[in-house]
Amino acid sequence: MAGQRRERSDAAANRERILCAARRLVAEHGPGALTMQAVATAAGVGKGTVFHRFGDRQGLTQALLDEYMRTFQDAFLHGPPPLGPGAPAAERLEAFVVELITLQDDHLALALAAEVPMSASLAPVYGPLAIHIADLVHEIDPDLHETVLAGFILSAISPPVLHRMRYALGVDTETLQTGARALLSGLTRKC
Amino acid sequence: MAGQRRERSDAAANRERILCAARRLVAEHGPGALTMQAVATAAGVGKGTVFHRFGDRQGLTQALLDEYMRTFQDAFLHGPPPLGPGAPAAERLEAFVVELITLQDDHLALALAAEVPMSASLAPVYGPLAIHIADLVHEIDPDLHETVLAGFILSAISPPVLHRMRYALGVDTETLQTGARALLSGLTRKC
DNA sequence: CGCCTTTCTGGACCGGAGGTCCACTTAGAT
DNA sequence: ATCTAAGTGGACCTCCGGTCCAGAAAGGCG
Repeated sequence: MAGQRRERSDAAANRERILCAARRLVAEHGPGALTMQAVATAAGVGKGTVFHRFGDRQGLTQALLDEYMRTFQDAFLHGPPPLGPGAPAAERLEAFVVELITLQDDHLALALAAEVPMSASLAPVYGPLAIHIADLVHEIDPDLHETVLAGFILSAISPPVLHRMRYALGVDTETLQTGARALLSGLTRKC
Repeated sequence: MAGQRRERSDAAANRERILCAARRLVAEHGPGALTMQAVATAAGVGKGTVFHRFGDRQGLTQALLDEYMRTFQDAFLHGPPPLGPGAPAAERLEAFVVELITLQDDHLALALAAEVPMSASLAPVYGPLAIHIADLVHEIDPDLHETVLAGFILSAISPPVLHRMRYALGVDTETLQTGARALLSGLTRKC
């Protein structure tokens, strides 16, 4: 057995149908509609299949977020400045936050559906983001507790917050980005 | 009927027993143990009574938070500076955030139990805090979108974040306060 | 081509959550 | 003492995440 046995082709097809159905569900009926049973039904498979593919609810939602997060990770790790390496850390941090707001705004319903109640720990997809922020913060000022700052920043622009701003308060994306820039100005502007 | 009829004395007693039992439950078995049934049993009353007193789960948790939030509200609205009126807005904001971190840290389990999943809107108890932050931000710089900034700041130091830092990362309270100060430095220090 | 192992599939089933309902009880004003 | 509005308890409902396992089928191999 070289490596591990490949996923059977029908299984792979079902994985795709499930992800697709989940996306459709959220888009059409909101984050609250993303129940495992609903996804199964919408995908035309049994509930057991969904669990078999994704383990649990979080596994499914993480897979959903992964799809668009992966390209973002590439962008800030290997892409062109100011998001990618090459620019000063302060500029990269600002670009990162602004870009993340845009990204989450584009996938708000999905990101909201992936939010896990009373999370004792950060959802896996957000781990790399936190690490990246921490690295930048450390580069900006090594005296800061970079992990704490990263946690604060990531939470400040978390999906529920963005959603509240956008829809309960009617704020547009640019205003959110301006606000975020103002919040970070203490880190990004050296005095 | 002057005003509205007073709450019957046995009902008031039960309200107290329920709140007390809830606090005990959370303290002893963690935020996850706060189920309506468990509270009812621990208080020695029926489930219906708990719902009758508090409406729903959120009503109960909000009442729990209210107990310690009320004194905090007094402190930043009418108390002595730098938390209360009298000090410059920048100082008041910093004092507010530092103090709120202390407060939440002292009641983390409770605050965590009160966290509502996928919150479309801010939990009622946090409303006044958000307004206060917004006022201060506006006083610091009228050009900022104060409501957005308030939302960001409040979310940055939300109970789940504080909990993660304290227990998953082993950070102490002072470090959190220092971090928060650093995050706000762009607002609090004029350049 | 047919076999056999391994994986996959579907949906019945379970436990536990929040919330409703309503017949019964009881405080407390008159 | 009576009466009524408020309060009470717990059976009951719905919905959800998650488990389980008997049956189906993929696909490597002779």
